[in-house]
Amino acid sequence: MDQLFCTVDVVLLTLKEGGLHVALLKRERPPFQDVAALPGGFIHVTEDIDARHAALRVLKEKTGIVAPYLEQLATFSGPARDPRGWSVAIAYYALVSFEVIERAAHQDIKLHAVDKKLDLPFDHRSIIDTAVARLRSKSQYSSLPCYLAGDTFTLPGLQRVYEALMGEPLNKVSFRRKMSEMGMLEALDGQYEAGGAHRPAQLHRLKTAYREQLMTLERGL
Amino acid sequence: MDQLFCTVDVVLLTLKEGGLHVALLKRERPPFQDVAALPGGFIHVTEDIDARHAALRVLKEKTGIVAPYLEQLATFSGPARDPRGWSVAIAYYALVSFEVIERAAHQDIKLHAVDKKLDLPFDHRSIIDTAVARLRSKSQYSSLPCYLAGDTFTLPGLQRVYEALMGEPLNKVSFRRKMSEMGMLEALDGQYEAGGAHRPAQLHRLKTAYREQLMTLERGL
DNA sequence: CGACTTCGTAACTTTGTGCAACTAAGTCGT
DNA sequence: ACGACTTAGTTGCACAAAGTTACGAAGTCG
Repeated sequence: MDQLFCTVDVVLLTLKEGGLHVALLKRERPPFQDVAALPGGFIHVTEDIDARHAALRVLKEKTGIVAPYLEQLATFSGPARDPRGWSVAIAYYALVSFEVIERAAHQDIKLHAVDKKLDLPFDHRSIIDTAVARLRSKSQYSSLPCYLAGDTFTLPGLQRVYEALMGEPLNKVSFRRKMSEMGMLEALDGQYEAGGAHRPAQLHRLKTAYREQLMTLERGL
Repeated sequence: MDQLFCTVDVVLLTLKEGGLHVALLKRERPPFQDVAALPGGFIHVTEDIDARHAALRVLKEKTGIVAPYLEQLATFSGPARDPRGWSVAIAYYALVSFEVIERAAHQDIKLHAVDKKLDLPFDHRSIIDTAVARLRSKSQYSSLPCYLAGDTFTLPGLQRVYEALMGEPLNKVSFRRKMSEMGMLEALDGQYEAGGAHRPAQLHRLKTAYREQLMTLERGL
């Protein structure tokens, strides 16, 4: 209608060295050419079924990654956030394990610790902060962090993922009680992760039913 | 950019006779002229600071209501949801007490029980369902329902609001423990609601600090 | 093969939730 | 006037849920 344009932006998050990182790409075109920013792009009305598909398409085109978990975050808008004019950005966030990013063909992906400050174009800093807050909040009562852990993982490893997100140590017994209560994990019988001078840990994975669907707890943690 | 337009829609919710109701307005213009639908409209780039202000403006223009609580819900998009073409609708939801709606000058507001089925234009049914799910989910661990209760209320009254949203009876003692634990209410000393042949209930209100800010509980209910 | 490390579980302690019973404070009927 | 009735608000207790401690299991390393 009026002078207004609409884009999608994707906050791709991963866990690296115990800290949350966001994937940034150098912008190929102005504005902010060659500056690191969130992967984003215009909606293609001839091609996209909806904004979600636009986000998946943009992410795949720019990083080669097909995200196992992609959720709408929020929509950011206003006359000043983009120098080109009044704009609407529908933001999504995606979670992948570090290995998925390493394997991604397009190696111009830069991982940046979300807690370190860094000047970003548009309102991307605010979008990232919103995504991180949402992830941390949902981690307290859902299986969301499993998507950061990769296909298979050990319970102690998964606990470290949760702890990294929540920013505090968790009780081992309670954590295992909760995971077992959610009933979404299955042990890979006979498969262990032998990583040191100690008893190896049982490998687990998400049951296929919960592969793309979130599990939530009534009473957090 | 491409052929695409952007609107805001508001799901205005209230509690009437113990059930959630949504405010619907007859559409003044095509498409779906004279059909009841969510209040909505285009973003005015010359006037609106962002989508949130557009939502507040639309709500005030169409209903006369200045909502005490307005939160972004989600953005709905696609080529088919609006017959005019590929569209993006940024949806918000607002909570008001029934009295606020009654007082609203524009009396062409129709309240419709959210659980009763009703054919609605566009994807408004799906937008409403999303809003109701969000409200019910947040009610389990936050002070959100207080906005449906009005300026002053009794604790038994507030409990009935929570129960209506959660769809199950709550324990009186636990409910009061939780409310007191949140510490967001203050008693109106000497003011009671005497409504029958029984002991009158103490009137309360939200402390000013929490007037526009949500309070959350660690462990739900 | 004993020392050491982390995994995994069991027994116990502490904390939180839900129920029942009680008192408080009003109205209504007789 | 006062006892019956109703809902408001509180107290104490029983049970469930979460955290703590401790210990056996299963590896590596010197």
